[in-house]
Amino acid sequence: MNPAVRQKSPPAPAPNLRHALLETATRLFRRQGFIAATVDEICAQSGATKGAFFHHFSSKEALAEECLARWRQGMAASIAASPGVDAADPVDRALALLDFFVGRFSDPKQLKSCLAGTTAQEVSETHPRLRDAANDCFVALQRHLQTLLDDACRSHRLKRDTAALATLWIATLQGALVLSKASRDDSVVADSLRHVRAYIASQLADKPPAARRTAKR
Amino acid sequence: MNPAVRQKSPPAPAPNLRHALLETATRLFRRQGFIAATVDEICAQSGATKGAFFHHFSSKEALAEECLARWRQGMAASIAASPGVDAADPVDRALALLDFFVGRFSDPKQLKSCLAGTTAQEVSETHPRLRDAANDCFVALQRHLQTLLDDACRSHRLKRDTAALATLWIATLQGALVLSKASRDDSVVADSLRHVRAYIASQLADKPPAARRTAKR
DNA sequence: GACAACATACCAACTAGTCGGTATGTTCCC
DNA sequence: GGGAACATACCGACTAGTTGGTATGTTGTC
Repeated sequence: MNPAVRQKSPPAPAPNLRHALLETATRLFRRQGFIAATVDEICAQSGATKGAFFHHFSSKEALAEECLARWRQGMAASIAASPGVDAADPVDRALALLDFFVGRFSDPKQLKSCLAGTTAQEVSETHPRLRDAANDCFVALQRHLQTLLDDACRSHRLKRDTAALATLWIATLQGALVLSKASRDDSVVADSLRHVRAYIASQLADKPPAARRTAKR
Repeated sequence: MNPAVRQKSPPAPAPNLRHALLETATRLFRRQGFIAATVDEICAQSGATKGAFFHHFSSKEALAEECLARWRQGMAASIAASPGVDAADPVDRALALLDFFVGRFSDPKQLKSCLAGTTAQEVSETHPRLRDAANDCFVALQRHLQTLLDDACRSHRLKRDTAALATLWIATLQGALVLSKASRDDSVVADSLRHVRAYIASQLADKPPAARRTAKR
């Protein structure tokens, strides 16, 4: 979750106040949402003043936008560094990523919350730019997942709706996060993800699963 | 306020302003969230004044609490009236409910949003009462679903983690709603639900699905 | 001295909630 | 049936507090 991606380190290794604001804001947005986390609170917890805040960010919305961009990059980075990315079998590669997620959300220390999910639902009608920035996070993950699933299907000569499966994964994750917030029970997330992992694994198995009763459309 | 004295209270056939406030608030809360939907806006769209609002509800939070209670009851009612509730086979009864959901979210006219989900994520840290009221919605649905799945398992002498399967269903629904808000693409919801329906159907099939690769814990 | 990086003081807009007041019943005793 | 006592439903100007944002001053560094 924490992207240690420094853009330009040479000139100033200063104790970046701007960086602190981004970190604090991300934490508060995740916990309380975009609206409830006030600029004053973000400043206070960052050791910054109002003047410093608006020196670095033109508005609260601009700050959130940058938080979301960093969130997306951090996600991509941690996925790129996850175990199993270099597995020989494409199916293993795909399932390894799912297991990486399951593992991450099994960790009790991990905050069960997604900046993109929280923001998307809250401001989808009122702040289009934030909604789009949040959506970018989902799309990036969706594409990556779909690529992995496509590779897996190709290697086993399978035809599956990989786009829908990738979306399903993200949907279940986001929804489980909502449920865990409501129930204050962290275990929902990993439990739900494990089931979807099993479903996707069954879809990647050579024999298509027999649907005993077809859904009415 | 004195219950003993009042024999028969007026039947109150009034053009219920209170009811209008609840309906409007539910709609606005679903679209914009609890915080962004202001009391003034709720009043304006209900044709009510500030005075009328606080005559009927002690606070904005109290209004939301009642909205959530009604949301839970409405959900229970529509489920009780859904097709297939009286199917002979317990497996059919369970799958019929899942299909009922899929159908509802396939309807383009249906607003893709859940009051409980929206509220839970937004105010889980700031308004415990609302968080609990939202959680009650989830728990009610979860219990109902689990009962149906338990019946289905019993009839086929299966052992499944029905609690987790019921939770999985709700999680996927909630997450898909988040994604649909972010992407402004309604089709995500029904598509994701259909996959989970297939997964649950496979779990209710007599033969347990063969897990080709076990998830690493 | 020019510029970035802040600090301080302040403001206009907005928000939930209040409060005195009105209009229209309803109840009950005589 | 008439009238005091009370209850319900509502009005809308007002307030106290909060919010994101601004205007202006200071400081350290090249």
